[in-house]
Amino acid sequence: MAAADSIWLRPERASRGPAPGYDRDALAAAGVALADAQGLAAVTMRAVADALGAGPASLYRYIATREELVELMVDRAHAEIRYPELTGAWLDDLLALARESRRITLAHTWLLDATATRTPLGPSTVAFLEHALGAVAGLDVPTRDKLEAVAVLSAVVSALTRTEVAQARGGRTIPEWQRAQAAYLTHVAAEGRHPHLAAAFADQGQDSESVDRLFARIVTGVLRGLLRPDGTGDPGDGANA
Amino acid sequence: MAAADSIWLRPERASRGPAPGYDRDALAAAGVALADAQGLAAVTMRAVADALGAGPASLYRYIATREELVELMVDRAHAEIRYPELTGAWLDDLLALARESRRITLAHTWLLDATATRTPLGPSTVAFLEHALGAVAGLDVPTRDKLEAVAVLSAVVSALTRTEVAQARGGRTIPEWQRAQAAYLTHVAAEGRHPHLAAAFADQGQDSESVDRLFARIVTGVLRGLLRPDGTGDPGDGANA
DNA sequence: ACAAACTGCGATCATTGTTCGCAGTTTCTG
DNA sequence: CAGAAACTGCGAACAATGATCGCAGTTTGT
Repeated sequence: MAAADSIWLRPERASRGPAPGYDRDALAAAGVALADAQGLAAVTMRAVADALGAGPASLYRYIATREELVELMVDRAHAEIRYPELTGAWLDDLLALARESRRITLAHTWLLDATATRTPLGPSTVAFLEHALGAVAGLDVPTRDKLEAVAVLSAVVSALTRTEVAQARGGRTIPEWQRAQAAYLTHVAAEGRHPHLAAAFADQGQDSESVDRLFARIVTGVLRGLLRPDGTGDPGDGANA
Repeated sequence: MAAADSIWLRPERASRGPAPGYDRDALAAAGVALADAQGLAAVTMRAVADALGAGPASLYRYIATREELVELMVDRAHAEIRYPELTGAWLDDLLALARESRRITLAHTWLLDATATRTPLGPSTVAFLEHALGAVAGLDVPTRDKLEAVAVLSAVVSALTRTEVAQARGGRTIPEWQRAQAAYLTHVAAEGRHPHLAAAFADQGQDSESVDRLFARIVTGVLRGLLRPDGTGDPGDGANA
């Protein structure tokens, strides 16, 4: 009944009644196991219930909706993040945090689906935010800029990791849409009406830059562009719609 | 039957048989209208069929799956992008493109859902890519860097616009999860265990920077960080897992 | 002791994307 | 021009899914 509040503000169990046979963390663990093995779509209420040896309806004693289950899963995954000590160099510290984020995302690729539209706020995700803000605490920029930088950082890490996962899957289980997209792109490039695209297409030399370095290079570039106080802050033209 | 290929490589109709009563664009238009009014979730096969005055099963004469319908919708929305002439200043040109992207996303907020996990490749989205590459054609950086920059740009625009949409909805129809998240965040900030978060929370002065300027500032910063050839390219420490 | 408040859960519901097969229509082929 | 081939719209139905309801049993608080 009490579903209006965040699940993190709802007591895990009440005082009356028999002891529950499971708990939120058990559901989350079962969900994570399923998602790790077969993707987020495999996390159905029935599948989770089966994994626990429970009936499907029983899950609703612990969560109000499937979305909440995913919230628990996302937070559980973020609990795997290890926070290194801050070095004081904000750029290095943020990069380290980004690397951890990438690491758990590669370990649980369904995170890309679960956090695609929004990232649920739970203890672990909040802890991540706290650490990120701590890394830039010493910087002499407005708080707002820091929040923006952290938000953009998350978006960039997701985007990069998404690409990485898509390519890594090349080994097996190439999703059908990926084949179809590649075919269409080849078609368009060969058609002649998109010169820049065709040029980029032809220019696909194997750069042999390690993914780690690529990741670091882009994240570093983005963060420098956002937080280094050398920009004028003036976007160039003042007019806009 | 021919569902393996991209829909853009499949002929719209064959030569035999009676003339179709509808076409792909009609489906896309109906879908867009529904999504504009009630969100992407309202775009069910039945709803689209009803809007067209057709039976649900008829839609499958034009598309292979609902996902393809969304692809058509996304491409149709991107067709609304107006491409200004290139000024030659790559940063200004990319910013203009980003603004157009933001504009259509605010006009069709469901795009944030439809492109959350991947952006489908169609004529209009490819045209966007072509123009973006054209804007940086004169830049003396590796092709790879340009592709990365465009990809990151898209991700950042999406993230910023998503935030914007979430806040703009404050007027009415505040999603339930947003209230719940805010409540939890307040709780955490008041708890005392997250000083940096609490500080940021308390520091929510009304900056009164226009959203347009904020958007321009961030996009500019990110692009400068990625494409301006002043970075060393060396991320600082060479070691990583 | 007794009620309140819980627990697990079988049964069931509404919604959804999708498939099948049929009857009718148009086009190609010889 | 006949007949086959390939389409069209679509009613009916299916499988899967998230979620609800109510019941029987259990524990807690007073």
